[in-house]
Amino acid sequence: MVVVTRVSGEMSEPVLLPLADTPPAERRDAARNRIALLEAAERLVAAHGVAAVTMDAVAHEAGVGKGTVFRRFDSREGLMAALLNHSETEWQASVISGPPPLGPGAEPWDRLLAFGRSRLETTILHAELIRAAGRASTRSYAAYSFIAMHMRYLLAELGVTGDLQLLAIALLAPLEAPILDQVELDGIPVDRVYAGWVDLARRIVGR
Amino acid sequence: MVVVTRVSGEMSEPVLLPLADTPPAERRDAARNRIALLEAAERLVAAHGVAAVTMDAVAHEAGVGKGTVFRRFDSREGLMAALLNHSETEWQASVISGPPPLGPGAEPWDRLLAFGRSRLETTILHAELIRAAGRASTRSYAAYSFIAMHMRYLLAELGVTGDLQLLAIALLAPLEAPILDQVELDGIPVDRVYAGWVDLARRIVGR
DNA sequence: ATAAGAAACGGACCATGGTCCGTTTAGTCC
DNA sequence: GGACTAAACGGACCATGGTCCGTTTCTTAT
Repeated sequence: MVVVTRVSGEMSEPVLLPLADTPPAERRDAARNRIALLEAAERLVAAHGVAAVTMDAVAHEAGVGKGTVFRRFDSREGLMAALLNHSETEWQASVISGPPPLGPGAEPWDRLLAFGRSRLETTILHAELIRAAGRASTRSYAAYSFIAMHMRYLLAELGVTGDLQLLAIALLAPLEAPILDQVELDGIPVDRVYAGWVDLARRIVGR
Repeated sequence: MVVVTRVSGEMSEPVLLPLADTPPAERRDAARNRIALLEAAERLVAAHGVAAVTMDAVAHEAGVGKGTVFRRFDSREGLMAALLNHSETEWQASVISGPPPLGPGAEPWDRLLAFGRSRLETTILHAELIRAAGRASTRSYAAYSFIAMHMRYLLAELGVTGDLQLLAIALLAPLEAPILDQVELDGIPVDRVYAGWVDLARRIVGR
Protein backbone atom coordinates (compact mmCIF):
# COMPACT_ATOMS: atom_id res chain seq x y z
CA MET A 1 0.00 0.00 0.00
CA VAL A 2 1.28 3.39 -0.94
CA VAL A 3 0.68 6.29 1.39
CA VAL A 4 0.98 9.77 -0.03
CA THR A 5 1.34 12.57 2.47
CA ARG A 6 -1.33 15.13 2.05
CA VAL A 7 -0.48 17.76 -0.51
CA SER A 8 -0.61 21.01 1.42
CA GLY A 9 -1.99 23.05 -1.47
CA GLU A 10 -5.47 23.05 -2.92
CA MET A 11 -7.18 20.07 -4.49
CA SER A 12 -6.84 18.03 -1.30
CA GLU A 13 -7.93 14.88 -3.03
CA PRO A 14 -7.39 11.20 -2.09
CA VAL A 15 -4.54 10.40 0.17
CA LEU A 16 -4.48 6.63 0.06
CA LEU A 17 -3.72 4.75 -3.10
CA PRO A 18 -4.49 1.12 -2.30
CA LEU A 19 -2.63 -1.05 -4.77
CA ALA A 20 -4.99 -3.48 -6.51
CA ASP A 21 -6.54 -5.57 -3.73
CA THR A 22 -4.01 -4.95 -1.06
CA PRO A 23 -5.42 -5.80 2.36
CA PRO A 24 -6.39 -2.68 4.29
CA ALA A 25 -3.13 -2.49 6.23
CA GLU A 26 -2.72 -3.57 9.81
CA ARG A 27 -3.60 -1.38 12.69
CA ARG A 28 -0.76 -0.36 14.99
CA ASP A 29 -1.90 -2.37 17.97
CA ALA A 30 -2.45 -5.36 15.74
CA ALA A 31 1.05 -5.14 14.35
CA ARG A 32 2.54 -4.73 17.78
CA ASN A 33 0.70 -7.76 19.05
CA ARG A 34 1.73 -9.88 16.09
CA ILE A 35 5.34 -9.26 16.88
CA ALA A 36 4.86 -9.74 20.59
CA LEU A 37 3.14 -13.05 19.93
CA LEU A 38 5.77 -14.29 17.53
CA GLU A 39 8.52 -13.43 19.94
CA ALA A 40 6.66 -15.00 22.82
CA ALA A 41 6.19 -18.17 20.82
CA GLU A 42 9.83 -18.27 19.85
CA ARG A 43 10.83 -17.83 23.45
CA LEU A 44 8.61 -20.72 24.46
CA VAL A 45 9.98 -22.98 21.75
CA ALA A 46 13.53 -22.18 22.76
CA ALA A 47 12.82 -22.71 26.42
CA HIS A 48 10.51 -25.71 26.50
CA GLY A 49 10.13 -27.07 23.00
CA VAL A 50 7.35 -26.98 20.46
CA ALA A 51 4.98 -29.02 22.59
CA ALA A 52 4.93 -26.29 25.22
CA VAL A 53 3.61 -23.77 22.75
CA THR A 54 0.05 -23.73 23.92
CA MET A 55 -2.25 -21.02 22.68
CA ASP A 56 -2.97 -20.01 26.25
CA ALA A 57 0.71 -20.04 27.06
CA VAL A 58 1.60 -17.86 24.12
CA ALA A 59 -1.18 -15.43 24.90
CA HIS A 60 -0.09 -15.19 28.50
CA GLU A 61 3.60 -14.88 27.64
CA ALA A 62 2.82 -12.09 25.22
CA GLY A 63 0.47 -10.44 27.68
CA VAL A 64 -2.58 -10.51 25.47
CA GLY A 65 -5.90 -12.31 25.38
CA LYS A 66 -6.32 -15.67 23.80
CA GLY A 67 -8.73 -14.38 21.20
CA THR A 68 -6.00 -12.15 19.87
CA VAL A 69 -3.74 -15.07 19.13
CA PHE A 70 -6.43 -16.69 17.07
CA ARG A 71 -7.36 -13.51 15.25
CA ARG A 72 -3.73 -13.06 14.18
CA PHE A 73 -2.89 -16.64 13.25
CA ASP A 74 -6.20 -18.41 12.79
CA SER A 75 -5.10 -21.58 14.50
CA ARG A 76 -2.24 -23.24 16.25
CA GLU A 77 -1.10 -24.59 12.92
CA GLY A 78 -1.15 -21.09 11.50
CA LEU A 79 1.02 -19.85 14.30
CA MET A 80 3.47 -22.67 13.74
CA ALA A 81 3.57 -21.94 10.04
CA ALA A 82 4.41 -18.34 10.84
CA LEU A 83 7.26 -19.44 13.07
CA LEU A 84 8.45 -21.73 10.33
CA ASN A 85 8.47 -19.02 7.72
CA HIS A 86 10.52 -16.91 9.99
CA SER A 87 13.00 -19.72 10.57
CA GLU A 88 13.37 -20.46 6.91
CA THR A 89 13.96 -16.92 5.76
CA GLU A 90 17.64 -17.20 6.43
CA TRP A 91 17.88 -20.44 4.52
CA GLN A 92 16.09 -18.94 1.55
CA ALA A 93 18.51 -16.08 1.51
CA SER A 94 21.43 -18.45 1.31
CA VAL A 95 19.87 -20.17 -1.67
CA ILE A 96 19.17 -16.94 -3.47
CA SER A 97 22.36 -15.08 -2.77
CA GLY A 98 24.63 -17.18 -0.59
CA PRO A 99 27.91 -18.79 -1.60
CA PRO A 100 27.98 -21.63 -4.12
CA PRO A 101 27.23 -24.41 -4.57
CA LEU A 102 23.94 -23.76 -2.76
CA GLY A 103 23.83 -20.18 -3.94
CA PRO A 104 24.33 -18.99 -7.51
CA GLY A 105 27.62 -19.46 -9.30
CA ALA A 106 28.01 -23.21 -9.41
CA GLU A 107 26.98 -25.63 -12.12
CA PRO A 108 23.26 -26.47 -12.03
CA TRP A 109 23.93 -30.10 -11.22
CA ASP A 110 26.10 -29.18 -8.26
CA ARG A 111 23.54 -26.69 -7.11
CA LEU A 112 20.89 -29.37 -7.32
CA LEU A 113 22.91 -31.73 -5.15
CA ALA A 114 23.64 -29.01 -2.64
CA PHE A 115 20.00 -28.03 -2.63
CA GLY A 116 18.87 -31.57 -1.92
CA ARG A 117 21.33 -32.07 0.87
CA SER A 118 20.56 -28.75 2.45
CA ARG A 119 16.84 -29.27 2.16
CA LEU A 120 17.10 -32.67 3.78
CA GLU A 121 19.00 -31.24 6.70
CA THR A 122 16.67 -28.32 7.09
CA THR A 123 13.63 -30.54 7.08
CA ILE A 124 15.12 -32.65 9.81
CA LEU A 125 16.09 -29.58 11.77
CA HIS A 126 12.61 -28.12 11.62
CA ALA A 127 10.78 -31.41 11.80
CA GLU A 128 8.92 -30.64 14.99
CA LEU A 129 7.74 -27.30 13.76
CA ILE A 130 6.73 -28.68 10.39
CA ARG A 131 4.68 -31.39 11.98
CA ALA A 132 3.05 -28.91 14.31
CA ALA A 133 2.23 -26.69 11.36
CA GLY A 134 0.38 -29.54 9.69
CA ARG A 135 -1.45 -28.60 6.56
CA ALA A 136 -0.79 -24.93 7.09
CA SER A 137 2.81 -25.65 6.25
CA THR A 138 1.97 -26.53 2.68
CA ARG A 139 -0.76 -23.98 2.29
CA SER A 140 0.20 -20.52 3.30
CA TYR A 141 3.68 -21.79 4.03
CA ALA A 142 5.52 -19.38 1.78
CA ALA A 143 8.60 -21.52 2.23
CA TYR A 144 7.17 -24.38 0.26
CA SER A 145 6.35 -22.45 -2.86
CA PHE A 146 9.84 -21.10 -2.81
CA ILE A 147 11.33 -24.55 -2.63
CA ALA A 148 9.19 -25.88 -5.45
CA MET A 149 9.91 -22.89 -7.61
CA HIS A 150 13.62 -23.15 -7.15
CA MET A 151 13.55 -26.84 -7.95
CA ARG A 152 11.71 -26.15 -11.18
CA TYR A 153 14.27 -23.55 -12.02
CA LEU A 154 17.15 -25.93 -11.46
CA LEU A 155 15.51 -28.64 -13.52
CA ALA A 156 15.00 -26.20 -16.35
CA GLU A 157 18.63 -25.12 -16.14
CA LEU A 158 19.61 -28.76 -16.42
CA GLY A 159 17.66 -29.03 -19.62
CA VAL A 160 15.09 -31.43 -18.23
CA THR A 161 11.95 -31.56 -20.30
CA GLY A 162 8.51 -32.73 -19.31
CA ASP A 163 6.07 -31.69 -16.61
CA LEU A 164 8.52 -29.80 -14.48
CA GLN A 165 6.03 -29.02 -11.77
CA LEU A 166 5.24 -32.66 -11.24
CA LEU A 167 8.85 -33.72 -11.49
CA ALA A 168 9.80 -31.09 -8.94
CA ILE A 169 7.18 -32.41 -6.56
CA ALA A 170 8.39 -35.94 -7.05
CA LEU A 171 11.99 -34.99 -6.45
CA LEU A 172 11.11 -32.97 -3.39
CA ALA A 173 8.72 -35.45 -1.84
CA PRO A 174 11.33 -37.82 -0.41
CA LEU A 175 12.82 -34.86 1.42
CA GLU A 176 9.62 -33.81 3.10
CA ALA A 177 8.71 -34.44 6.66
CA PRO A 178 5.83 -36.86 6.21
CA ILE A 179 7.84 -39.10 3.91
CA LEU A 180 10.92 -38.83 6.04
CA ASP A 181 8.80 -40.02 8.93
CA GLN A 182 8.29 -43.30 7.20
CA VAL A 183 11.95 -43.64 6.49
CA GLU A 184 13.22 -42.82 9.93
CA LEU A 185 11.01 -45.41 11.49
CA ASP A 186 13.17 -48.04 9.89
CA GLY A 187 16.25 -46.39 11.30
CA ILE A 188 17.84 -45.53 7.99
CA PRO A 189 20.75 -43.13 8.41
CA VAL A 190 20.59 -39.72 6.80
CA ASP A 191 23.51 -40.36 4.52
CA ARG A 192 21.78 -43.31 2.99
CA VAL A 193 18.66 -41.26 2.41
CA TYR A 194 20.75 -38.65 0.71
CA ALA A 195 22.54 -41.21 -1.40
CA GLY A 196 19.21 -42.63 -2.47
CA TRP A 197 17.98 -39.19 -3.33
CA VAL A 198 21.04 -38.48 -5.47
CA ASP A 199 20.40 -41.68 -7.37
CA LEU A 200 16.83 -40.58 -7.88
CA ALA A 201 17.94 -37.16 -9.09
CA ARG A 202 20.34 -38.77 -11.54
CA ARG A 203 17.57 -40.86 -13.00
CA ILE A 204 15.18 -37.96 -13.28
CA VAL A 205 17.66 -35.54 -14.73
CA GLY A 206 19.12 -38.23 -16.93
CA ARG A 207 22.75 -38.58 -15.95
CA MET B 1 -0.86 -68.37 19.30
CA VAL B 2 -1.48 -72.08 19.13
CA VAL B 3 -4.14 -73.59 21.31
CA VAL B 4 -3.99 -77.32 21.91
CA THR B 5 -7.11 -78.92 23.29
CA ARG B 6 -6.42 -80.78 26.43
CA VAL B 7 -5.35 -84.33 25.86
CA SER B 8 -7.88 -86.40 27.75
CA GLY B 9 -5.45 -89.10 28.90
CA GLU B 10 -2.71 -88.90 31.47
CA MET B 11 0.19 -86.50 31.41
CA SER B 12 -2.12 -83.49 31.37
CA GLU B 13 0.72 -81.13 30.71
CA PRO B 14 0.72 -77.56 29.29
CA VAL B 15 -2.18 -76.55 27.15
CA LEU B 16 -1.06 -73.23 25.73
CA LEU B 17 1.99 -72.94 23.57
CA PRO B 18 2.61 -69.24 23.21
CA LEU B 19 4.66 -68.67 20.08
CA ALA B 20 7.72 -66.59 20.83
CA ASP B 21 6.36 -63.37 22.33
CA THR B 22 2.84 -63.51 21.10
CA PRO B 23 0.62 -61.09 22.99
CA PRO B 24 -1.56 -62.86 25.58
CA ALA B 25 -4.62 -63.10 23.37
CA GLU B 26 -7.64 -60.87 23.69
CA ARG B 27 -10.32 -61.48 26.22
CA ARG B 28 -13.80 -62.25 24.91
CA ASP B 29 -15.42 -59.01 26.01
CA ALA B 30 -12.50 -57.08 24.60
CA ALA B 31 -12.85 -58.73 21.23
CA ARG B 32 -16.57 -58.18 21.19
CA ASN B 33 -16.12 -54.51 21.97
CA ARG B 34 -13.44 -54.05 19.32
CA ILE B 35 -15.86 -55.25 16.70
CA ALA B 36 -18.74 -53.25 18.06
CA LEU B 37 -16.59 -50.13 18.03
CA LEU B 38 -15.31 -50.66 14.53
CA GLU B 39 -18.81 -51.19 13.24
CA ALA B 40 -20.11 -48.20 15.11
CA ALA B 41 -17.36 -46.05 13.65
CA GLU B 42 -18.05 -47.29 10.15
CA ARG B 43 -21.71 -46.55 10.59
CA LEU B 44 -20.89 -43.01 11.67
CA VAL B 45 -18.57 -42.44 8.76
CA ALA B 46 -21.16 -43.67 6.32
CA ALA B 47 -23.89 -41.58 7.87
CA HIS B 48 -22.19 -38.32 8.71
CA GLY B 49 -18.65 -38.36 7.41
CA VAL B 50 -15.29 -38.73 9.06
CA ALA B 51 -15.58 -35.47 10.95
CA ALA B 52 -18.53 -36.83 12.89
CA VAL B 53 -16.48 -39.68 14.27
CA THR B 54 -15.97 -38.33 17.72
CA MET B 55 -14.61 -40.60 20.38
CA ASP B 56 -17.65 -39.90 22.51
CA ALA B 57 -19.93 -40.53 19.58
CA VAL B 58 -18.32 -43.84 18.75
CA ALA B 59 -18.43 -44.94 22.35
CA HIS B 60 -22.06 -44.02 22.63
CA GLU B 61 -22.99 -45.60 19.31
CA ALA B 62 -21.29 -48.81 20.33
CA GLY B 63 -22.88 -48.71 23.76
CA VAL B 64 -19.59 -48.65 25.53
CA GLY B 65 -17.63 -46.31 27.78
CA LYS B 66 -15.19 -43.83 26.35
CA GLY B 67 -12.24 -45.34 28.15
CA THR B 68 -12.82 -48.54 26.26
CA VAL B 69 -12.41 -46.84 22.93
CA PHE B 70 -9.05 -45.53 23.96
CA ARG B 71 -7.90 -48.81 25.46
CA ARG B 72 -8.64 -50.56 22.18
CA PHE B 73 -7.30 -47.99 19.74
CA ASP B 74 -5.02 -45.73 21.76
CA SER B 75 -6.17 -42.57 20.10
CA ARG B 76 -8.48 -41.18 17.50
CA GLU B 77 -5.74 -41.59 14.95
CA GLY B 78 -5.38 -45.20 15.94
CA LEU B 79 -9.08 -45.78 15.43
CA MET B 80 -8.91 -44.16 12.03
CA ALA B 81 -5.94 -46.27 11.07
CA ALA B 82 -7.92 -49.34 12.02
CA LEU B 83 -10.79 -48.26 9.82
CA LEU B 84 -8.36 -47.61 7.03
CA ASN B 85 -6.80 -51.03 7.27
CA HIS B 86 -10.18 -52.55 7.07
CA SER B 87 -11.05 -50.50 3.99
CA GLU B 88 -7.86 -51.39 2.23
CA THR B 89 -8.03 -55.10 2.77
CA GLU B 90 -10.12 -55.56 -0.30
CA TRP B 91 -7.74 -53.53 -2.39
CA GLN B 92 -4.79 -55.55 -1.18
CA ALA B 93 -6.55 -58.72 -2.15
CA SER B 94 -7.03 -57.47 -5.67
CA VAL B 95 -3.33 -56.71 -5.94
CA ILE B 96 -2.31 -60.09 -4.62
CA SER B 97 -4.76 -62.27 -6.41
CA GLY B 98 -7.08 -60.16 -8.51
CA PRO B 99 -7.22 -60.02 -12.31
CA PRO B 100 -4.33 -58.53 -14.30
CA PRO B 101 -2.90 -56.06 -14.88
CA LEU B 102 -3.21 -55.06 -11.22
CA GLY B 103 -3.08 -58.64 -10.08
CA PRO B 104 -0.52 -61.22 -11.15
CA GLY B 105 -0.29 -62.40 -14.74
CA ALA B 106 0.62 -59.23 -16.59
CA GLU B 107 4.03 -57.90 -17.49
CA PRO B 108 5.78 -56.15 -14.58
CA TRP B 109 5.73 -52.81 -16.36
CA ASP B 110 2.02 -53.02 -16.94
CA ARG B 111 1.48 -54.09 -13.38
CA LEU B 112 3.49 -51.12 -12.23
CA LEU B 113 1.36 -48.71 -14.24
CA ALA B 114 -1.83 -50.30 -13.00
CA PHE B 115 -0.53 -50.21 -9.47
CA GLY B 116 0.27 -46.52 -9.68
CA ARG B 117 -3.07 -45.62 -11.13
CA SER B 118 -4.96 -47.71 -8.64
CA ARG B 119 -2.97 -46.40 -5.73
CA LEU B 120 -3.61 -42.84 -6.82
CA GLU B 121 -7.32 -43.45 -6.96
CA THR B 122 -7.40 -45.26 -3.68
CA THR B 123 -5.50 -42.51 -1.94
CA ILE B 124 -7.96 -39.96 -3.21
CA LEU B 125 -10.87 -42.14 -2.21
CA HIS B 126 -9.61 -42.56 1.33
CA ALA B 127 -8.13 -39.11 1.65
CA GLU B 128 -10.28 -38.05 4.55
CA LEU B 129 -9.57 -41.18 6.51
CA ILE B 130 -5.88 -41.03 5.79
CA ARG B 131 -5.66 -37.47 6.97
CA ALA B 132 -7.61 -38.31 10.09
CA ALA B 133 -5.30 -41.21 10.76
CA GLY B 134 -2.32 -38.86 10.71
CA ARG B 135 0.92 -40.46 11.71
CA ALA B 136 -0.77 -43.66 12.75
CA SER B 137 -1.41 -44.29 9.08
CA THR B 138 2.28 -44.73 8.37
CA ARG B 139 3.09 -46.38 11.65
CA SER B 140 0.91 -49.27 12.49
CA TYR B 141 -0.87 -48.79 9.18
CA ALA B 142 -0.34 -52.29 7.86
CA ALA B 143 -1.51 -51.03 4.50
CA TYR B 144 1.55 -48.92 3.97
CA SER B 145 4.10 -51.63 4.46
CA PHE B 146 2.20 -53.73 2.01
CA ILE B 147 2.30 -51.01 -0.59
CA ALA B 148 5.99 -50.38 -0.15
CA MET B 149 6.78 -54.05 -0.25
CA HIS B 150 4.84 -54.63 -3.42
CA MET B 151 6.51 -51.69 -5.07
CA ARG B 152 9.93 -53.07 -4.22
CA TYR B 153 8.89 -56.38 -5.65
CA LEU B 154 7.78 -54.81 -8.91
CA LEU B 155 10.97 -52.81 -9.22
CA ALA B 156 12.99 -55.94 -8.68
CA GLU B 157 10.97 -57.75 -11.33
CA LEU B 158 11.74 -54.92 -13.70
CA GLY B 159 15.42 -55.43 -13.11
CA VAL B 160 15.94 -52.10 -11.40
CA THR B 161 19.12 -51.98 -9.39
CA GLY B 162 20.04 -49.66 -6.57
CA ASP B 163 18.51 -48.87 -3.22
CA LEU B 164 15.12 -50.33 -3.92
CA GLN B 165 13.63 -49.30 -0.63
CA LEU B 166 14.45 -45.68 -1.23
CA LEU B 167 13.38 -45.79 -4.85
CA ALA B 168 10.10 -47.34 -3.83
CA ILE B 169 9.50 -44.55 -1.35
CA ALA B 170 10.32 -41.96 -3.96
CA LEU B 171 8.01 -43.50 -6.49
CA LEU B 172 5.23 -43.83 -3.99
CA ALA B 173 5.57 -40.41 -2.42
CA PRO B 174 3.82 -38.45 -5.18
CA LEU B 175 0.84 -40.73 -4.72
CA GLU B 176 0.50 -40.16 -1.01
CA ALA B 177 -2.04 -37.94 0.62
CA PRO B 178 0.23 -35.24 2.03
CA ILE B 179 1.94 -34.69 -1.31
CA LEU B 180 -1.29 -34.91 -3.20
CA ASP B 181 -2.59 -32.16 -0.94
CA GLN B 182 -0.02 -29.81 -2.38
CA VAL B 183 -0.91 -30.75 -5.87
CA GLU B 184 -4.64 -30.46 -5.56
CA LEU B 185 -4.33 -26.96 -4.22
CA ASP B 186 -3.19 -25.86 -7.63
CA GLY B 187 -6.17 -27.57 -9.19
CA ILE B 188 -4.23 -30.04 -11.25
CA PRO B 189 -6.47 -32.74 -12.67
CA VAL B 190 -5.89 -36.35 -11.68
CA ASP B 191 -5.01 -37.44 -15.18
CA ARG B 192 -2.18 -35.01 -15.33
CA VAL B 193 -0.87 -36.21 -11.99
CA TYR B 194 -0.98 -39.74 -13.30
CA ALA B 195 0.74 -38.79 -16.52
CA GLY B 196 3.47 -37.09 -14.53
CA TRP B 197 3.84 -40.14 -12.38
CA VAL B 198 4.19 -42.41 -15.40
CA ASP B 199 6.94 -40.17 -16.70
CA LEU B 200 8.63 -40.42 -13.35
CA ALA B 201 8.31 -44.18 -13.33
CA ARG B 202 9.81 -44.37 -16.78
CA ARG B 203 12.82 -42.39 -15.69
CA ILE B 204 13.32 -44.42 -12.54
CA VAL B 205 12.88 -47.77 -14.18
CA GLY B 206 14.87 -46.66 -17.19
CA ARG B 207 12.58 -46.96 -20.20
C1' DA C 1 -18.34 -74.56 41.80
C1' DT C 2 -15.56 -71.31 43.87
C1' DA C 3 -11.89 -68.30 44.77
C1' DA C 4 -8.12 -65.37 43.23
C1' DG C 5 -5.88 -62.48 40.05
C1' DA C 6 -5.63 -60.16 35.85
C1' DA C 7 -7.68 -57.54 32.50
C1' DA C 8 -11.34 -54.73 30.89
C1' DC C 9 -14.84 -51.32 31.87
C1' DG C 10 -17.03 -46.73 32.33
C1' DG C 11 -17.57 -42.21 33.05
C1' DA C 12 -15.98 -38.27 35.84
C1' DC C 13 -12.22 -35.28 35.14
C1' DC C 14 -8.52 -32.52 32.91
C1' DA C 15 -6.12 -29.89 29.15
C1' DT C 16 -6.26 -27.50 25.17
C1' DG C 17 -7.92 -25.80 20.64
C1' DG C 18 -11.37 -22.82 18.99
C1' DT C 19 -15.63 -19.58 19.20
C1' DC C 20 -18.42 -15.55 20.71
C1' DC C 21 -19.70 -11.20 21.95
C1' DG C 22 -19.72 -7.14 24.90
C1' DT C 23 -16.00 -3.68 25.60
C1' DT C 24 -11.97 -0.91 24.27
C1' DT C 25 -9.02 1.47 21.05
C1' DA C 26 -6.85 3.17 16.79
C1' DG C 27 -7.87 5.97 12.92
C1' DT C 28 -10.65 9.40 10.30
C1' DC C 29 -13.36 13.36 9.41
C1' DC C 30 -15.13 17.64 10.81
C1' DG D 1 -10.08 18.34 20.12
C1' DG D 2 -14.36 15.57 19.74
C1' DA D 3 -17.44 12.41 17.57
C1' DC D 4 -17.88 8.33 14.84
C1' DT D 5 -16.76 3.78 12.80
C1' DA D 6 -14.42 -0.15 12.04
C1' DA D 7 -11.21 -3.04 13.83
C1' DA D 8 -9.04 -5.24 17.63
C1' DC D 9 -9.33 -6.97 22.28
C1' DG D 10 -10.00 -10.31 26.08
C1' DG D 11 -11.56 -13.88 28.53
C1' DA D 12 -15.68 -16.66 29.58
C1' DC D 13 -17.45 -20.55 27.27
C1' DC D 14 -17.83 -24.82 24.44
C1' DA D 15 -16.30 -29.22 22.23
C1' DT D 16 -13.38 -32.86 22.06
C1' DG D 17 -9.22 -35.71 22.78
C1' DG D 18 -7.05 -38.08 26.42
C1' DT D 19 -6.27 -39.73 31.44
C1' DC D 20 -7.42 -41.98 35.89
C1' DC D 21 -9.07 -45.02 39.10
C1' DG D 22 -12.69 -47.45 41.62
C1' DT D 23 -15.77 -51.23 39.96
C1' DT D 24 -17.05 -55.21 37.12
C1' DT D 25 -16.10 -59.22 34.31
C1' DC D 26 -13.42 -62.80 32.36
C1' DT D 27 -10.13 -66.75 32.93
C1' DT D 28 -7.62 -70.06 35.25
C1' DA D 29 -6.48 -73.04 39.09
C1' DT D 30 -8.09 -75.68 42.81
